[in-house]
Amino acid sequence: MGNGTPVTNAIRRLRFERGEMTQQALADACGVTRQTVIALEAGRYAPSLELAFRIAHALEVRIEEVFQWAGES
Amino acid sequence: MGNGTPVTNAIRRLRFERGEMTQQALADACGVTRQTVIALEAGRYAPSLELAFRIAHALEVRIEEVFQWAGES
DNA sequence: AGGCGATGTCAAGTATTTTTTACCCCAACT
DNA sequence: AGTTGGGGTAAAAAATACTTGACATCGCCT
Repeated sequence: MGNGTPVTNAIRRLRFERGEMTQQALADACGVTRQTVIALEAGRYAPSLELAFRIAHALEVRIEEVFQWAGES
Repeated sequence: MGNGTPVTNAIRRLRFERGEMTQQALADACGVTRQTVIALEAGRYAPSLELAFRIAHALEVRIEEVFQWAGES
């Protein structure tokens, strides 16, 4: 399936682990639309670095815990 | 002073701490041009999340150690 | 003096990408 | 039946990351 980005994420899992946080709530907390969250959870693209920081902050985890990169040592 | 990104970085410092690594060497290690490294060190814009991962990997540090976000708790 | 390596600037341009806008589906209500 | 809330798709729009190339400076070496 047309997956293009080598960066995956665990947004959806963390959202639920962080107490039933809805897509809209996360979107608001990050200052983006709900569609952005949907697209990110679907892995359609990787967010900007700034948004990555905001997401990690909203989910109260480090960036590396939300986003994984296919290219570790 | 036209700084537009709220994300700063410590690429230049880490480059030297990691043993006199040149801009070109870092660029090669990350698969980008030297101009990109220059622009990043000058703080002209924030890299993509994927490039941020590659840079952190090349400098052997965590992303948060290279890039700082003006918005921590 | 001349050359080389590392750094930097400026500018234009591409082309990729992120992000938004608009519309649809389904379940659980009242 | 109608509405509210959670989730989803697909398009285009808006933003910007990245490249290319040309040129200037500084320090070091022969």
